[in-house]
Amino acid sequence: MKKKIFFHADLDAFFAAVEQKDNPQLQGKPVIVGAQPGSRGVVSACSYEARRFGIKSAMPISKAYRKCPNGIFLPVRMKRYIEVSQIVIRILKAYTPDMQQISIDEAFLDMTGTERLLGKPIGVAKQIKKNIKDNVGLLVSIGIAPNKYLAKLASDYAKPDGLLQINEGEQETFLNKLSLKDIWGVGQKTYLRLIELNITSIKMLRSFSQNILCSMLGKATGKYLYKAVRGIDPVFFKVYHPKTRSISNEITFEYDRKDVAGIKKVILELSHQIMFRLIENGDKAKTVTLKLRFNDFTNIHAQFTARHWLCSAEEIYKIACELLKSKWNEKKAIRLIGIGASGLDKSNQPAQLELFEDKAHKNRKVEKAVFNIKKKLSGVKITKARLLEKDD
DNA sequence: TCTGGGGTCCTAGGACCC
DNA sequence: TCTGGGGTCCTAGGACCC
Repeated sequence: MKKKIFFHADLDAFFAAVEQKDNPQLQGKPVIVGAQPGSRGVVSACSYEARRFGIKSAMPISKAYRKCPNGIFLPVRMKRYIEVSQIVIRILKAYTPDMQQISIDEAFLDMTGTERLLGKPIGVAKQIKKNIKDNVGLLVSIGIAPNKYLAKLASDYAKPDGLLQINEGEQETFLNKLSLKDIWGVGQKTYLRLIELNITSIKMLRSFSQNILCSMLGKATGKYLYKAVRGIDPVFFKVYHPKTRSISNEITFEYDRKDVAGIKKVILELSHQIMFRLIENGDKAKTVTLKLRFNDFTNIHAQFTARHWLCSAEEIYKIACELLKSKWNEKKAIRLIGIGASGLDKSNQPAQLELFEDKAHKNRKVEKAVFNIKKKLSGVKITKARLLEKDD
């Protein structure tokens, strides 16, 4: 069998780097992209200059502001980042037909068997880095390894502007240099659980049998970690996500609230957003999920699966209101509300239509029409009268 | 210090059917 | 009275990732 070679390419501080590239005055300065200070949001990304102040992704924006009041706080310009990302992806694709983008700023390249054509992997990686720097103005870190999982860990380790190759036989030596927290798939909870179990290093974790790990941490996590600490690909990254399984929209209020009418208005708005997205993607759904986060940060999920495909925002709204009624006594203040749709299927597949043309189907037709108008006149607000009314 | 938004997958229990 | 096992679907909660 041919020796496998994978690259993992990961753009450094991507959102912040795009802002610095688009506005050279920001170069060398602490740039923090995310929510505005004073709001309840978090940091989406920050430049390396900002990291020196102790700022990290996902940190509450208020905390970031305290750490670096003179930082440059910018809103997320997702559209722009997607544009830039697409340019980078096109460049990467030129090096191998087998490229797998796994997020807006990272991708795997299967470079197996390209050596005769392109040369040694390390040289190709240097070329890619230069290509992206010269043509897009961004720094990328690249990890090279016999499997995707190690390649990902290698690029993380080498950041920023890094390049690291892990060869066959070097897996465990490399892994021993990492902390348990660096293992992809070990988050805060699993980390604390391991510490509780007196497991403090990757080397220690490797001394346990798969059965013991499964009994301590659950079947999936146990099997996963058993492979991960040996540098065997635990197959976290499926080749393809066969299809989208769910969509959701959620919103955190600027202040916690209990006003039923106002909350229902938000539910109606979210229901419309979900329905529009379903139509846009050509999806149908059967299950509605309501998510609530209370002021004490406890979460509740409630879901209901209809016997037929959901046909209108109105229907999603009604189900969500029923779920709200069943899960909320109007006493606890609500911080976040979300609506989701799952059990998705593509509309063009033969649908099991109800035997009668009910109101919901007509509603869906109306919504499709409104959706098309909205798409044409993006920027013009067309919305249900109820969303505009003061009281409901 | 006060914690976003959008996803995926896992666990575990219960209902129901054969 | 006691009581199988497998499969599938649904619900609720939670961990994790970017």
